[in-house]
Amino acid sequence: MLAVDEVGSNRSVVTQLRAYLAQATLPEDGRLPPERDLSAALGVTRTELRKALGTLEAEGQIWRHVGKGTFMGNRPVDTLSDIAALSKRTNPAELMRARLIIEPEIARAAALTATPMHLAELRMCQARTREAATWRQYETWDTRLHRTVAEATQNTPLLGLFDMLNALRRAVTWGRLRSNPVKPEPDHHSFTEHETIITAIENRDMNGAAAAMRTHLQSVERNLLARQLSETD
Amino acid sequence: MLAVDEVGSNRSVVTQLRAYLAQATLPEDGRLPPERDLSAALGVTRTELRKALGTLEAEGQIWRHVGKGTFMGNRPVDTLSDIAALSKRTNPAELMRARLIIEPEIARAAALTATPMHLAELRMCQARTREAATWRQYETWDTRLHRTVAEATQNTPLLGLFDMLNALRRAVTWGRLRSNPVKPEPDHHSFTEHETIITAIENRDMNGAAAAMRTHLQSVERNLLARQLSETD
DNA sequence: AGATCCAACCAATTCGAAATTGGTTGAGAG
DNA sequence: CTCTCAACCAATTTCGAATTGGTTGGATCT
Repeated sequence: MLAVDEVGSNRSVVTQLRAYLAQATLPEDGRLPPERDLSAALGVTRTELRKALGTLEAEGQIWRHVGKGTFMGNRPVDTLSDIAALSKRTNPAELMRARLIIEPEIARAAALTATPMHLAELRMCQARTREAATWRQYETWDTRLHRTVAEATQNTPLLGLFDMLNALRRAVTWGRLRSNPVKPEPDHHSFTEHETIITAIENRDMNGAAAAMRTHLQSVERNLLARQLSETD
Repeated sequence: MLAVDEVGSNRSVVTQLRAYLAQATLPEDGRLPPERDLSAALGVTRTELRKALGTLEAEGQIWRHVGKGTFMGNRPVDTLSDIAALSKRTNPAELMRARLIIEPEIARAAALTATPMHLAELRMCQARTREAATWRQYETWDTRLHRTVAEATQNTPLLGLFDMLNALRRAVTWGRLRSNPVKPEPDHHSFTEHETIITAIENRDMNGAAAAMRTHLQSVERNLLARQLSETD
């Protein structure tokens, strides 16, 4: 093999690879064939191919991962959207701040898009929370009420965000069990607050819905703080 | 078989089951033994056991799922927080609506909590987008700029939500990534819009930051609609 | 010597057949 | 008519084998 060929071969394989990538029909996820197959297809050694792939990876044209394969485009960001990992890095106070920022806006959107079906379900959830015989039942219907608000936005990504917040809430407050065996009292603050939220949504009052949700979450937050303080008994 | 025994046996199995649940040491996830084992252990028919389990399920004491098993406690909500599943149920328009609802609020929060370090990084990202030689480079720094805004909230759950939206955006717009060879023009709308956002955050102008972010996303949306090829901001 | 190739190996990941599990049906016994 | 039992169904999990990018050490060729 001549020296000219050797020196040129490096560049040549990269060029050959670029040509292949420009021409090839890749699957939806941008994955390209395994190194072993690709090296055979291009008629080059795997070592040579890997050198070329290394060049393209350094340029950011492709990214690779053991066991997964080689892909075109930017390496996907190390997403922080993993509930388990996320719950270890945060705390209830921070989570409540996030809820105070997000959920009022969800309520605002819901006021614009809620259908009669959603309104009926909201009313039903509210009735069920009032009839609840135990705190467990109350929480079940309270959770469903809040989720119905999110569903009423008729926006799938928004509903996904809400679910993520909810999952986080469960994970973060995991150790805490409601030790109170009695049922919610009839004058529990949430009843009138839920009423205000639902009424605002019914009236298509976007600002009112957002404000009511904010008020509600703030009083929930106060309650949590109070309960934590009284946990000494 | 006497009628008294029939009626009584139903209740008796439920009672027996309650006793078992109260006494048994369940694994961490609250899963109880398979019906086939449990029916043998309690010395009752699977049909009988299933009737009793049905009662407890109706009461909300347990929940069941084919292939998974039977578990104590409330049925976990069908969390929609899985990127892959979510991206199949939504579309770019819906996603943009969600971004228009969420990201301005993130910018608003960032205006309150951003540190000098965050401001410096915002400025650096902005400079890099202006210097970008290719759309790919521009996109890299644009993405980092927006993420820095989210980091500036200093709120982990909020950052997680932002990452989830971002991951969704990649998944949804995957099919139509175009390799536009030219670089962003110097008068690209995003440059001045980014400037407005950063300035508002520097000035602790919460309403201004939210409004600027909303304006920015709206013009990105217009751009997307106009040319339906580039997913860049 | 000094690259380069090659085969084997490694660890992360994916794939797939088989086992497990709650849900359902139909024949037969009481 | 009701209950039991066995078989079957479909959703899910499990676990070993195959796949894949990354690495190493000896063989091969200038």
